[in-house]
Amino acid sequence: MAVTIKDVAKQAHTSIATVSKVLNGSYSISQETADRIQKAIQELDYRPNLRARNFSKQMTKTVVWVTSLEKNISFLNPHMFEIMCGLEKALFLKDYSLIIKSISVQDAVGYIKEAYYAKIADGFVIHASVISPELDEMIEKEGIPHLVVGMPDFLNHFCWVDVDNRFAGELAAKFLLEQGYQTLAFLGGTQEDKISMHRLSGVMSVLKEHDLIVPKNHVQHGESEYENAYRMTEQVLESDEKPQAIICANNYIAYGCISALHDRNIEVPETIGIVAFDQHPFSGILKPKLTVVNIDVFDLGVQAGKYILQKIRKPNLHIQSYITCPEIIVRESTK
Amino acid sequence: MAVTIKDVAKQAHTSIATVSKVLNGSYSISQETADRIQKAIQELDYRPNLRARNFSKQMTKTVVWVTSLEKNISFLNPHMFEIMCGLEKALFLKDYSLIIKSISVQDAVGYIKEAYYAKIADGFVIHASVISPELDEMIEKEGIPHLVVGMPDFLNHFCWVDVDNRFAGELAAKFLLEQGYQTLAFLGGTQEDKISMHRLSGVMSVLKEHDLIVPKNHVQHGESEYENAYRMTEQVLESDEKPQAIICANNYIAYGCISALHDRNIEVPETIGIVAFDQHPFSGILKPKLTVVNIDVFDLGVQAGKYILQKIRKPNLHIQSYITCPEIIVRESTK
DNA sequence: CTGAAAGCGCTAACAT
DNA sequence: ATGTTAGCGCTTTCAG
Repeated sequence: MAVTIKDVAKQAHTSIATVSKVLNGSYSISQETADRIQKAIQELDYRPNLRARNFSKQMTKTVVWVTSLEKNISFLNPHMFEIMCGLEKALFLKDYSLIIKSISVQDAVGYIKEAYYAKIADGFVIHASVISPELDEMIEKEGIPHLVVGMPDFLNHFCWVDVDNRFAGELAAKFLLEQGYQTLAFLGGTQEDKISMHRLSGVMSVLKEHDLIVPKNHVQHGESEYENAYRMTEQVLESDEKPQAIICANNYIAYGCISALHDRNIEVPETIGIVAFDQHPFSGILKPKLTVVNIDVFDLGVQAGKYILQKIRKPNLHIQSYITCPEIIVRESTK
Repeated sequence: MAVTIKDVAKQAHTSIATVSKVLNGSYSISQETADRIQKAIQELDYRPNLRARNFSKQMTKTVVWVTSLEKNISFLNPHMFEIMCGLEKALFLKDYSLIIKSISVQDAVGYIKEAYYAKIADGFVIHASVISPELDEMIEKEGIPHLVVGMPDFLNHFCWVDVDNRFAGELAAKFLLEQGYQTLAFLGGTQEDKISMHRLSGVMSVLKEHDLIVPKNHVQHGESEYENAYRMTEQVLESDEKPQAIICANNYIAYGCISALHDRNIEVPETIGIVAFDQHPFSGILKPKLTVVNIDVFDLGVQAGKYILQKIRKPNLHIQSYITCPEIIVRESTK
């Protein structure tokens, strides 16, 4: 049996209440008894049972990260884990634990309600991939402390945070113009790919500001994989006015793009500059190493952690915001 | 205030003990009262407080995944998260929660001891990146239920599981020979890279079995990045007897390798076949898509989960084993 | 300044 | 078959 507060009290010839008080710092205890108790704690190598403490205090000091973790997700979506790492860090600083829970969209509603009432956690940070109108309704109705990471794409009452991809697009365009690249092209994902579309809208707003006109085929959309990106690049190169720089909506597209340029002996960054997004493993490994607009998703997680703790403290707080700290990481694909 | 077992008892005109009994299925309860209690549970929408239950039962029903999660780790080591996902899955099946905890090697000893005595968890799954002889000693002394994922590289008492990289190497070599590739080359990481060295030893053992002699410069070692891999490939191609297939110790090396072959117009897989390891995001995206020996790290996590639960049940169980389910994923880089 | 005692929500031994 | 009661380890009110 582990040593408990009782043992300490006995050893220090005092009561458990007093021990509890010195443990929690507050209240007025004479220096003498405090010392005696500290000594006993030392001698017995006593550590308070946190579960018991939390139980007594009617709190769990844990939050759960609710998301969908199918096989290979770590490879497909490393960003999600980066967010999680940031979350863990922020929570740990406040002595909260992070439980991770994989669940499907369908089961999320039931799980969260269940977990909340079973007092598994004080709050929930939910990845946008598992939200639904039903979840929104349930959470609203039950008043469950939560925070969604990722902007919901339907009308909702959620508290959420997300990256401002539009802003990231602006950053990419501004940077290229500053570097002297005058005509820009954009290779995006499909038109359903919201991240890509937001990035594009940021790019376009900057070009508009500078009164730069974009030839029609300088903006392409399609699947984010090698062959298609290769093809999109060819399309762009066929235009009368060749672009001086290409913005690729993600690293997969960038790979096909640089490959197409390489095969045509077009020099990067001398003839054409390339900017992509994200510190994806790709970006730093591709030849040439890509200049990217990096979005600090770890920090997004940290912010999410701070927010959920606020929500737990003040449940009626409402947050809907973008969090951005995008920055350009200049590598080899731009001047 | 949430509804508790007391409320249910009152509503059903019975005692909390009886309610507890129907909740836990056991004991003999008359159908009649059982029904009455179930009805009350329904009406009140009662859910047992799991924290209270676990506290009462003197167990936590949670295990913690102890590892080091610095920024960008998700990009640098997605495998770790894949293991974690498998772990979560296995634990969830047995109604255990998974807490994740990021810690440095130095702090791991203190943290785990602390967390164990603070009853934060029943057991610990520890990533090999945070183990140390000190941790080994502490865990051995305190008898803490644990499982290390990754083979320790020092003498130890840990229970651990790992992937059998040697076996994976054998698989790669066997596969290539079967496909008719006769002479093989191996591009490895540095000689300190144990994973690479284990894979190499597997390859060599198969070649030996087949009485195949390997020219000296058909085995290369170096940093796992583009330029070096490109150079290593050149080295191999300079040999008198050009290899018919190249085994790359990882995907980064494979990238430099295929690039060097591409630049020399050497056709893959016709002239030279390539096999790499891991379902890394790279492997399926590179052109050509790589044939790889895949190691199911998700499953490694699942196994780890099963083991730690066993350890929690029977603490004196000792496990030191390889777990392997490597398989060839044939894509475009081999015949 | 200190300690007795109630309670957090549930389980489980022990009576009845 | 059901209820009483004593915990689980700690916090916190309330007397003293």
